Amino acid sequence: MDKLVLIDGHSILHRAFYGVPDLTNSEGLHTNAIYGFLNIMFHILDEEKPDYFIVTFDEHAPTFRHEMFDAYKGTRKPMPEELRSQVPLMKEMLSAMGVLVISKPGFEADDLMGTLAREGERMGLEVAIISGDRDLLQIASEHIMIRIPKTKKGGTEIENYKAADVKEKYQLTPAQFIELKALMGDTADNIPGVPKVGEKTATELMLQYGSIDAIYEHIEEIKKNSIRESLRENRELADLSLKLATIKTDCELDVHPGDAPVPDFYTKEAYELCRKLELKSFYKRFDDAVTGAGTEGSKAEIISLDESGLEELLEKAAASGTELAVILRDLTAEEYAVSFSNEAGKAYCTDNTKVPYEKLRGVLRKYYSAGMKVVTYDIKVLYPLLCAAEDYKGKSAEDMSSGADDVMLMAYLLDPTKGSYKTEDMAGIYLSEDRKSFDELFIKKGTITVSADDDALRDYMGQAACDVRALYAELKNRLESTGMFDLYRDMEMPLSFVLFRMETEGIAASAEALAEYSAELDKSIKELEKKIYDAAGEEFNINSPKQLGVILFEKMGIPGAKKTKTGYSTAADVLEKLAAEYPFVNDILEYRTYAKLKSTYADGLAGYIAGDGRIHTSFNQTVTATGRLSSTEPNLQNIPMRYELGRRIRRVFLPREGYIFADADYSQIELRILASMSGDAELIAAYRSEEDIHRITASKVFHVPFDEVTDLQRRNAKAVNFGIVYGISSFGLSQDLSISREEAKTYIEEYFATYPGVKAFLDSAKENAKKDGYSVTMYGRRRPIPELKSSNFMQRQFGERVAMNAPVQGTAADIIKIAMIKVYNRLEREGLKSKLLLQIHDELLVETALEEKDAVLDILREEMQGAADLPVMLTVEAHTGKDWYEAK
DNA sequence: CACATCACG
DNA sequence: ACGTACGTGATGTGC
Repeated sequence: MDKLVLIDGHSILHRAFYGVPDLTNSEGLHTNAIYGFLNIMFHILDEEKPDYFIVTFDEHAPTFRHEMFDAYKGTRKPMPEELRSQVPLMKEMLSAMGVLVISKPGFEADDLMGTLAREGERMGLEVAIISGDRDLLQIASEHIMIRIPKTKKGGTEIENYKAADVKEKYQLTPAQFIELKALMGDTADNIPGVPKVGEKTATELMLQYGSIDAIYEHIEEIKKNSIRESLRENRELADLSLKLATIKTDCELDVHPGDAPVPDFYTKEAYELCRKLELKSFYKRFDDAVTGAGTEGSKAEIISLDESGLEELLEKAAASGTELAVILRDLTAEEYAVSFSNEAGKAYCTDNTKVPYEKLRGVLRKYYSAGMKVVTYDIKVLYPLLCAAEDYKGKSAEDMSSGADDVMLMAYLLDPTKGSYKTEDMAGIYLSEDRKSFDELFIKKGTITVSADDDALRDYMGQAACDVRALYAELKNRLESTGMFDLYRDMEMPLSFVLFRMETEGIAASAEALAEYSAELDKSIKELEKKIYDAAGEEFNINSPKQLGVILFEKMGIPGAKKTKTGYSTAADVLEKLAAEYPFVNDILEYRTYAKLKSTYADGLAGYIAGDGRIHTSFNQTVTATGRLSSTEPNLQNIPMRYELGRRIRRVFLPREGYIFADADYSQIELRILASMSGDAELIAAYRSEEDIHRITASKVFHVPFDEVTDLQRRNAKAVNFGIVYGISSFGLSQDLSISREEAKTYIEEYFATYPGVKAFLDSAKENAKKDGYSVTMYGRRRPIPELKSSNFMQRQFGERVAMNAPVQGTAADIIKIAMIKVYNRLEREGLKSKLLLQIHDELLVETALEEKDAVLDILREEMQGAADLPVMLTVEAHTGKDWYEAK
């Protein structure tokens, strides 16, 4: 039997808007509702495989018809601007896809769908109506199914209702559904209903009597006086409401289901709109013929080079003194491709089939050393080609990086919240050029489908080199006009070289010690496992929060089953409250600790030990929104520290023979920065007194003499100090301290009364960020905070906390970056053998030659402390040890 | 592939 | 009525 699918456009768009997190393209257009709509639509189409397909919209839709159980019911909120702007784009997209979109002035989408559905039914079609609106259930019949998508975690579940399903779920027929709504009314739809009769009463009455007429026939039986009288007095209103609540099925329409065969969807126009909106996940649905893949070719002229051609090109570039764009791409361990561009629209390519890696390295290094200027994307991967150990011995990071530029680092500074800085994305944003991504072109099902000497790859690489060259000019302008060029040139570029050296150096870890630690943990895990199974009376997967939740809160009936989203929460803070009373829960917590240490650290780290016995992490310079570094594969910035058991893992990190570790960290750098940036006289004075800062704060906030501050008071003051840096909220503080919100609020008020300058600083941080759209560090690093302008309260609140935190966290990140460069330069220039290995946000670890111990400690203290000159002095604690555990 | 959890600053 | 501390990354589970 042929099938017709009708989609309630506004309703599904509305659902999608609230179900999908905010998405914007690089121009700032909101796209989340469109994205969600298309996902739901294609999901339905795949499932239904209809023959006819129509989407309806209300012509004027200042509000939505709110479904019965909708949280927004009756509020008649205006449509948020973020959604409103997506309505015309959604219609445009559907039209571009060839979908019949119906909206008729004066008709509601419900009436249009009702009419089309009935007409389809008469034609002998199976009809499916997709809507978030339960009002449509009144249309359900044997051949008309109402499908209501629910945005459940992860995917969308769809509730399906034919007439029988409506009856089963609500004990009402579709027709009775209308009467129910008529009785209770609906302010959002301007249906008055009968006064005093709400959802509950209406349902009761309908279940008992079955219709409005029957209710009035038995009106004497109604016990509650007020209800009975209201019904008596409002018979006319009930009839009017019935009329209003009834979806029309006889609209005069000039379109019919037969006019809307399912279109092709994947047209050129639709593709172009997807590109404009940057709905990347849909790109792959379009055929090459539509997207122009392989046919259009790239705009740049691409010239293939052999070894002598390469040498000639570089010689010319070095002599000209202008920037040569160089892009390197590794395809496999053996295969690479590289491209160059030194003039617009022209690029040169070579690959491992024409120039072996060592040759390429030799040539590039020769000219880079001779002063050739290079601009690239992701400089860290290029350094091994630009220089060797002999070149950087005794040289500063600036010496080594000053001949190069990196558009990835430039773009990161311009907007550190991006998440990815692919050249093709940047070309779209900064050059308004549409480029196909490497992944789109050459990655199918996660594997690279192109070889190094492929023309298509050369086209891509060449285009990327041309784009990088053009991007450099554009981004440089933007950095200058935003005052961030110095930050780029003097901080991020030299730092990139320091990071390259740290990564290359790596840190030694003992595989044997890790295996030993792992075996020890395994023993404890096995014991705890047995204990837990015994107590639970069955075996289950303790690592599964789902299974654990059932065991704890259902089987064992432990009270205090808190928090849900997907089930019971079994997070540590919940379990810790139960641990005192139920030793079993304590075993779970202990098990978790051991399991984490084993999987992530003992076993996890072992897998990263390279052939040289060392772990080479990646320090990512373009990841965090605040300017911090991040560390991956493995993350060496979250090695356990707080508790002894985990802390022991630090014993496996060892210096090489004849060396020790020197470890130095800033004490309370963020709070000192807060004091400095705010200029708060009290807080600055507190720091200058060199007494325990948390104790001073406790003394002032709780109005007790310094010497009488209790441990609890100190602990609380410390939490407030931390909270302030995070962008304080009474809720957050109350959670952290397990106190009431009122109490937390009092603490915060007292804190602000004590340090009024801090309050003023945080207020102005928020205000300025709101005005400018970004927050800024002492060194001019910006972080955009679009959330401050959101219509969503939660989002805005989040934006405010970010506006308070980002300047402080970001300034701390700036300062340690400066310190890293200074420490690196001192070590190199003084010809020391000791090497900077790790940065852990406020801490540096140096592998230190025994005979250089004192020199290194001095360098660490001096350079870290001297990295910034602030009203509050930065203090550094430095230690040495024969492993990381001892040095810290 | 998203979520929950937990390791760090 | 909502549901929150800031910034990260790795692991295991389960759809």
